[in-house]
Amino acid sequence: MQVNNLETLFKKTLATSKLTAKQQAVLQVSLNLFSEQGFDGTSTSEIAKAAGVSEGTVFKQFKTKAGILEALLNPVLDDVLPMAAGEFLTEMNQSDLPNFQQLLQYMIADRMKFVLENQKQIRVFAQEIIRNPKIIQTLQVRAAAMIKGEAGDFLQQYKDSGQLVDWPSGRIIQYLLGTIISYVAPQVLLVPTKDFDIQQASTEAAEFLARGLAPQN
Amino acid sequence: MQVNNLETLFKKTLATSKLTAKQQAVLQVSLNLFSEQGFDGTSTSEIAKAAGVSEGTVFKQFKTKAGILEALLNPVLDDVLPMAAGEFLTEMNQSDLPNFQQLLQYMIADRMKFVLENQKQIRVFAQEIIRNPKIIQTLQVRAAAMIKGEAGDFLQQYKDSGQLVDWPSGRIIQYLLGTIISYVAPQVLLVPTKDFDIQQASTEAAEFLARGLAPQN
DNA sequence: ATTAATTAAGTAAGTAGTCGCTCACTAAGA
DNA sequence: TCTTAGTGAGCGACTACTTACTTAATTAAT
Repeated sequence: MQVNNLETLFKKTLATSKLTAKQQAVLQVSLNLFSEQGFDGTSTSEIAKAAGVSEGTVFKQFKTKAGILEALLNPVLDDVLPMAAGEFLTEMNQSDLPNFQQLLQYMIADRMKFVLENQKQIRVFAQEIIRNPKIIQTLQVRAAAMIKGEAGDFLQQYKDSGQLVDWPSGRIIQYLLGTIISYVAPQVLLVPTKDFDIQQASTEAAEFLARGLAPQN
Repeated sequence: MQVNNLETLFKKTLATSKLTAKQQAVLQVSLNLFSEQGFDGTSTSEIAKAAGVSEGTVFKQFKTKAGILEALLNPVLDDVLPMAAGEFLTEMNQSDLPNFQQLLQYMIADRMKFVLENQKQIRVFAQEIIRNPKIIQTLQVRAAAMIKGEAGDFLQQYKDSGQLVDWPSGRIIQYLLGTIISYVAPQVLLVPTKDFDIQQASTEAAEFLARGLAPQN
């Protein structure tokens, strides 16, 4: 498990960007305002005021308002799909195929953590996927490729070893995503509760999914 | 099962509203544009042009742009939570407690149908719950009351009769919602596919949920 | 000295809404 | 039956900003 801090994605973006302090302020403030008010509901004038810069500065680096949005969303798009399955194994320090429920719990915790640490980006992302279907189409194509490739092979090992029901891999991934979303959505949509326990939530979710995805009797 | 037609919610709203033809056009066009471009991304000028009315007409009945949004959303808010559990029984023509998986399948199909028939409103609704947390708070309060009341009692009957795992009812409802969302989200977010088979999808979902929610061994 | 970052005034278009007016319809009164 | 007053729908010009962006000048960094 990576040692992540709150909003690690955004901080990573800033750390690698070589942006001036003012440009970083523009990005930070834009993230806050977009996640609260929406992209169209936020004006460049507002961004400038909140960042303590002139309105011209808002456009210097990012050229357009949409350029700011792109700078905020691209890291999310890169990371929102889970990392390759093999990397989970490496992080779990397992050379062998782990117990399926354990793997589930690990993966679920990882994705929950990702969402909870990057809530503002996820909010902006969620608004944008509704307004701009191309984004979700791109992700769908990526997800399909993963399912046909390494992730599908990975799941197949579990099916072959009698730990996983022999349903299409896409269907299995779908339920995984649906269950994770059912836990994280309240945190993203409402004032997040400080007492969300990733360990407990992911254990519960893994328990449910392991039962639902157990091989046929 | 009610005999519903496509976008029955919107049509029902129109049929009961006594709006003039022009006002109905304003509503229809607003629904289309809001669902595609977002509320803030749609101007009243655009609405007027698309509806073939003057801009003053847009404001005549609904007073403000937000008034149009409210007129579109209120029917969704009234109907988006499932009807009381007892009404499912009446519609299934069962006086006895039905088999749990059958009930699941019925309820899932009902909710899927609701979403698919009202896709534009659901899109508008989805955008709005991100921008305006009060909406989802209100629904959460309603859902909690249902879980404490009739729906919770209803699930308890299944727990008592050994058909349902003894988990908190909120947790069970959560998984139900998450699984339904995993099926309908692609339809709402992307160009809907004409070949979405509610019967098959709801049967699959009920199968998975019945397994995941079966009593402990 | 040169380059990059920033400013603040300005631009052209856009925005939600206002308001006086016209028209159509209906009901009441002569 | 005809006339008048009242009411509601709709129009389109107008109002008072607001918006994303531009640009020449200034400041800061190298």
